[in-house]
Amino acid sequence: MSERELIQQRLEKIQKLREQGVEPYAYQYARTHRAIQVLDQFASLTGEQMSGEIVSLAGRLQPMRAHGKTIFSHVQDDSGRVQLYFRRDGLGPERFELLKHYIDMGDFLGVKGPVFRTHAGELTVRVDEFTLLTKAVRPMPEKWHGIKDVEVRYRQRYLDLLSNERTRWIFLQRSRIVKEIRAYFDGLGFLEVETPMMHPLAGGAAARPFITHHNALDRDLFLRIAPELYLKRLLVGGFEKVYEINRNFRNEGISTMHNPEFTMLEAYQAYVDGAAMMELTENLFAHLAKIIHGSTEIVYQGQKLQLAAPWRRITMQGAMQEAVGEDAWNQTPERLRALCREHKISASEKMGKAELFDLLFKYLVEPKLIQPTFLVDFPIEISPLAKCKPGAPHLADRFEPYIVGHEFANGFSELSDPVDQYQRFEGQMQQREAGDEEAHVADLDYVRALEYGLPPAGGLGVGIDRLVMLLTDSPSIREVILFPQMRQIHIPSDDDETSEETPEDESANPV
RNA sequence: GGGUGCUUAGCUCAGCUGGUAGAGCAAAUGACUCUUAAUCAUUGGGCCACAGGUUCGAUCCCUGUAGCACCCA
Repeated sequence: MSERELIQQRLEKIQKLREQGVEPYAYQYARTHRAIQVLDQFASLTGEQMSGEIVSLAGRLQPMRAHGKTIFSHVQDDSGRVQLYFRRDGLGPERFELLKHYIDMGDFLGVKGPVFRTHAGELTVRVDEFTLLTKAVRPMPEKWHGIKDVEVRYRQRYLDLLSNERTRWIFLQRSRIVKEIRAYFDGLGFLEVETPMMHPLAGGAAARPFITHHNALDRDLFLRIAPELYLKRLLVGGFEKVYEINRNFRNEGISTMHNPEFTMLEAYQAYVDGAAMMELTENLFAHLAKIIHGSTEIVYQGQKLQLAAPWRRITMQGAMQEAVGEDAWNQTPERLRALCREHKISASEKMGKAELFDLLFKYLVEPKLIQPTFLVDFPIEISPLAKCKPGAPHLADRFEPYIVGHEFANGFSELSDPVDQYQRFEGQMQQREAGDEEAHVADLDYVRALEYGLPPAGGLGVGIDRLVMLLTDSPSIREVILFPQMRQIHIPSDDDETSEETPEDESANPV
């Protein structure tokens, strides 16, 4: 039977239900238990007992196993599922026939009855009364395999959630992780704040922004690429420990590690340096691993990882030395180009020394950083908001932890010298004019804030999506974002003007 | 941006060298009062992603388009 006919069939069921005085879209249902509460409360019930207590619960009806005058099924709510046992004798022939012919897997049902344990040992509600709460008109995904097609899983996440246990688990963990991060920072005396998502200047990171427009002000605004400059203004204002968990938007490609909007934790603390933030980072990750997995040892895509602090620290220069066996840091561009050829990395002729080093680093060092490792001592040129290392003006007092070959965070001692900051911004603007669209924008209002005095401070940014990937063993960022960005499906039609906005395929049209 | 692959029933998937399509689940009907991927019988369900081309004939071969996935930049 085609989808159209399946839907038609269920619409006819709705009509017949209404003719019998049954409203298929209820307003509420009073329940006494959630699924997990039934399973907990009656766990000690033995084979021959029937609970005296009558429970009521509600949820989506699972596939039905009918045997003549009895039917077994399960009802699923957001805590889990409980088996249901319907008997013709208990319900009466009329209700039983209604159940058999007008209720389908996927419908929302409220049920009421005592709890018992079946011969097979499963806790079960013997349904004496049931109420249709919502009739589903589209057929549910296959009961055993669920929805496998990744495209459908992302575009219609609700189907993924209702049919795949693991998906539900991932997003429960995501919620726990974010909650636990908040608790962690709150416990350290940090203040949670919210700063603008719409910026007059997109600063705080090297990335291309999304542009939007404010009609009343008649000006363009940028969706933020980082909250950094606003959070540090708050330290100027006298708050000493602040953090924000919110979305950043970067107008870049989409990959298994990148979504155009992603969730970022940023934290700033006065009177400490980058090293203190490094310790905070490793402690936070270890703590979260313990909360989610009960251990600091976790497995990601088959690799055992030990997240317990302290993590290894290595300078960029040292890491490169390890990888290529020579001090690439102090080599000429010609030598770096030769190294690229040796390792079969294609480098363009236009690349300068810094870019070549970066390229070699990306291919030879990053993939080897499996166990948690802090890379430290970054070139100052690519760190325009960081203090330099004491006594080393060409190195930033900055760190990035790498795990399984990927960057998970970024932090440094915050640059507080307004004159230095102004000059760094000027350098970035020159790069921008030279064609680097990702160079930082000069934010003179931020420099002005620094002129009033930013206390010494350490800052930290953590990509929450990647962290959730790590802790849920997910290979793609799309597995941990409820509604990841997808391309629009465009179906040409007679009226092409409106088709951009209309639902994605013929079968998605309202019935 | 480049390369490779995938797209078949509502869902999960088969489909030989080119001869107009198959299973399981879901659905309908019937049997069955402790099943749990229930079982058994019967029935219906398809623009083989889309648009062209080659061919007597295309789900299959070729070209293009779209979406998705993976790899590379």
